[in-house]
Amino acid sequence: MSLYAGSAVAVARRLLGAVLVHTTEEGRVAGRIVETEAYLAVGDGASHSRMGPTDRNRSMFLAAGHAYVYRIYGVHHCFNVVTGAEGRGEAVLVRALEPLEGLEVMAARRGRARPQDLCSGPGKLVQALGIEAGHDGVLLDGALSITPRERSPGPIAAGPRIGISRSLELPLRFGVARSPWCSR
DNA sequence: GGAATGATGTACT
DNA sequence: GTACATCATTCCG
Repeated sequence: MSLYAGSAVAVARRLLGAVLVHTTEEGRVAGRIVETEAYLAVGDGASHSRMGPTDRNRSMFLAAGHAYVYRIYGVHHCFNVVTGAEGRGEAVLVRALEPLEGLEVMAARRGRARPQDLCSGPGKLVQALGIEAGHDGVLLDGALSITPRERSPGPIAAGPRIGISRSLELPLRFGVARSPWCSR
């Protein structure tokens, strides 16, 4: 079973415990994924793909395993992993990481030293890992990649997604239960 | 064409 | 807990 195969929900759960790695001139930084959200192709009023492909969301319709990076609130960026069949329009938002490698580089990028402030939110982890708008649409098999988990992350908690105003009733947010590294 | 909003984070009260 | 940065996209007229 590929890391990205199956529904966005399946991938959102499977990515918990996997390790997101980014290697740059500044060094290698890595973190364990502890919180994700699924965004569906149909029946999901909060998904960027709900209007079909546009200039902004086109990479969400690429094949599974590509990155979808977009700017939010005109300020921050968020990082997603495309899932499902090419052209479908499903993705998983990575919301929080447990910092594992390159903590000093992360802290320098973030301007904050406390480990729990490094990657505890979608905008934060993007900044800590050095992910930029240019990563939108890249395949996650190069400098930016994800290593599948080797063992179970433990109990998984599910609940409503954060920061949206539509489809709040869908329990599409997943996290490692009681992890101190989640966004909330 | 114009107004409202948004998958957020930070600073300030 | 509330205010605000900041801008592309979305929604309405």
